[in-house]
Amino acid sequence: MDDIFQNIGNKLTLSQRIERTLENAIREKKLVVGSKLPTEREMCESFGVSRTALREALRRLSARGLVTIQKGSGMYVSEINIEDAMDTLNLYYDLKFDKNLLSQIIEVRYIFEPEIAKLAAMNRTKKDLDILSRNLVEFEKCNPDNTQLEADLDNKFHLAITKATLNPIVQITMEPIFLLLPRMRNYIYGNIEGEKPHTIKFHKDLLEAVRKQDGERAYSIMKEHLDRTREIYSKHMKPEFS
Amino acid sequence: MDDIFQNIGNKLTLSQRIERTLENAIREKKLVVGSKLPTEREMCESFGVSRTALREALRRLSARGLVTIQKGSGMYVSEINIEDAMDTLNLYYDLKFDKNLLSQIIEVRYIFEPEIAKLAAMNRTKKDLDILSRNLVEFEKCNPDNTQLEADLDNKFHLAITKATLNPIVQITMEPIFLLLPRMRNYIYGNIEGEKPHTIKFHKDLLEAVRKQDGERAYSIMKEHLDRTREIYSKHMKPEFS
DNA sequence: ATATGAATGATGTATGACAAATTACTTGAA
DNA sequence: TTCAAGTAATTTGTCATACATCATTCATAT
Repeated sequence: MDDIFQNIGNKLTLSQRIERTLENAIREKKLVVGSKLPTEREMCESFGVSRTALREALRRLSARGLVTIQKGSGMYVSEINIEDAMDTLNLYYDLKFDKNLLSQIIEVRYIFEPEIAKLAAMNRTKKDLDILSRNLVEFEKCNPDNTQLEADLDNKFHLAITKATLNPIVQITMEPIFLLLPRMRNYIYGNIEGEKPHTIKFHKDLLEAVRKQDGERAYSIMKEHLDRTREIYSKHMKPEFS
Repeated sequence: MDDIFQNIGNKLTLSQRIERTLENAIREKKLVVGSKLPTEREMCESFGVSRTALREALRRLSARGLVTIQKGSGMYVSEINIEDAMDTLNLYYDLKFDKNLLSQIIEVRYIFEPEIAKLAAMNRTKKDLDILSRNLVEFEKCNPDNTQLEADLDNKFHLAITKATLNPIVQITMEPIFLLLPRMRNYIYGNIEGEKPHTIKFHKDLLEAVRKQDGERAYSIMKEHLDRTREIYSKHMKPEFS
């Protein structure tokens, strides 16, 4: 060990120490979700710190979704929800978006989504079938010139399949990716002709397999579809991104 | 739309508006990553706000990983990294941990990890092979009584496979899950006897398939292994969690 | 030329005051 | 008594000022 002179300068600020203390209390369930925190003044006194330091700690905690602050009312320990978790991923992917991430997304979809379709077929509820059916109807009657809406409905179909797995981890993984798909379309040349009939057929077949809870069939349909999608992307990618 | 009377009370505080303004500037690359922000005094003046409001906005941004603040030096636009993205997921899973999440984790591993093994076999570098080999050696010579270390090495093997895909999305998805595996072991009765030889054989076979870049074989080996894992969990789960 | 230390400028914390929103209470009328 | 409107008290949001603490810059002495 010749790093005797290290580890000096990394001392936390006061507000960061307060943040950690409160975070640990929440993690250890000493502070119950939904419960009201003491008022600022009370916490200042018990921690022995100024309002400034305490408030800055609580601002950070609220930014991370651990506490909710209501002006005039008080501060509450909040249930960190799935949206908070996905928000961070959205931000990350948003800032990281480039041709690498693009190909990584295509790759991930290709290896995950068939399995997801299979799982969705097994776990889906009646409500999921309704959502998928309605989406299909809308897609069929949607004006072919409205490529924006068409793409949006396509994405929502895949999102609905993901949700039909009833597994939130799957949802957290895929939803931020589907959010990027509209942006990905800007990276391919113009419009792909003759795709709509194929997409409709694919959606119909997949929905049928999901309805019948035929996991294997849902798997192979999705795999085939993504194979095609992957080819389209590699063929139509703009030069500066290929 | 019969939610006419909503959306009234959600007026943002001043510091939240400042936060959004800066966040958008970063998202739109108007503020370049790595660049130094103006000083507090300067920003207060240009925004026309007090130091308090500005600082609380920046505390939130730093909590989310968008800016880094260095006392005495200044504030910088920071590259949001993969650790930031995973931190939030870790927090989410940590707080959500219960028997539902537990079965969801098992499910996700079962459907994702075989595909991950296949992808890893195709994309792995020499460095990945080194890491996996070293892990295997350590695992073999590790004292069987040290179940803690044994479990840790097992997890690290799976983590290394995940990283060998060279796909950060895969890593973001799986790493927070592997972090929970030690905790999951507390939910099964005592120790599972006779598992180590099986695990060693599995790791050896998988490494061999990855080395030969035999994706299909890696897939089936992993699938088989997780099938076994899944059975063990369902058999040995403590009553209060079954 | 190098190293020490002072000066400067940046963020961190403390304090006091007031604004704005919510909650609790009081009071008055039916 | 009951209910409602208005008022008071409580709580968070913002501002202003002062000083502490850390980092950088610059001058100076060796």
